[in-house]
Amino acid sequence: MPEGHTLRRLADDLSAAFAGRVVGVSSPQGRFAAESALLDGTELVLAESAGKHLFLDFAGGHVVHVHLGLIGGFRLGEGQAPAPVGQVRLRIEADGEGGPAAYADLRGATRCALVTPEKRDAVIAKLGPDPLRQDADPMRAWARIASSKRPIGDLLMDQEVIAGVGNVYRAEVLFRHRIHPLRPGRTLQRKQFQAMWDDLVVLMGEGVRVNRIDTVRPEHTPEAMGREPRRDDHGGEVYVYRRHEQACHVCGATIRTEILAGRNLFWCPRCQPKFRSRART
DNA sequence: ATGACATGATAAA
DNA sequence: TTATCCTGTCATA
Repeated sequence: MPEGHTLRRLADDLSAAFAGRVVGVSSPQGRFAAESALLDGTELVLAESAGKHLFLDFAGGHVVHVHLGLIGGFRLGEGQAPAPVGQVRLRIEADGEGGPAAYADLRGATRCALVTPEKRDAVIAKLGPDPLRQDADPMRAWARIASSKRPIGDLLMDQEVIAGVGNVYRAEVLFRHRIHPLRPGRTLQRKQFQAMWDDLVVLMGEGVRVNRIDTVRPEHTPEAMGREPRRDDHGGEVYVYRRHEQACHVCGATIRTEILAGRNLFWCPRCQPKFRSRART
């Protein structure tokens, strides 16, 4: 379930639960056992995120670098940790001292590794600007996009161009700005990019707040339109993501899908014309 | 029981 | 481009 907002929320929640506390660290599954033993009983200083990366800073200069990949999850629970269920790569737990008892279980991560602070900085340095960061410089992303022939739907997924955007935000932000995903980056106007960036800042910020991806404007919510709310594991209301073969909430055209760079891409052929159909008056 | 699929990324071909 | 890794869930048999 991980786009940038998930990782930021996770970092915030993990910090709230464990920062400044001595924690128990273990690897019930065993694949992070040696590293866990080294960290067990030390202080978790801070959890932070950058794009889709999560870093856990432990006292003593140890950093755990986590990337959830497509299927990973990091679940927090209150109280005493129960017997681990499934493949728990990493478990962090705090007893009732210095704060409420809590635990967190990591499963299915692509990466869970002990790294140095320098390595963490190197990972962050490779990322493009992150809409969730106050100090992000969107012009770094614009420079890449404005000079690229690659489709904007491809560029938006490139973490070196913009960090934290994934398959849902890409589809949804392009829809909201009526931009066809296959348009070459260099055909976009700077104003269009700026508007998308500003929108991502708001959308992803909202994503952190509510812990899910919601992208429909007030006039297109289920309540406003009198339709059934989306009922699936994502929960959030969206315009096009995984809505292929269904009717566009705005114009009624059939949402299309196609694979781009190995991922399912979704768009509305009428709301997102490949070329500008007519000038505004 | 088996298979397809998933908000991701990388290495190999 | 395809294969591969990580795990859980859902549909189909």
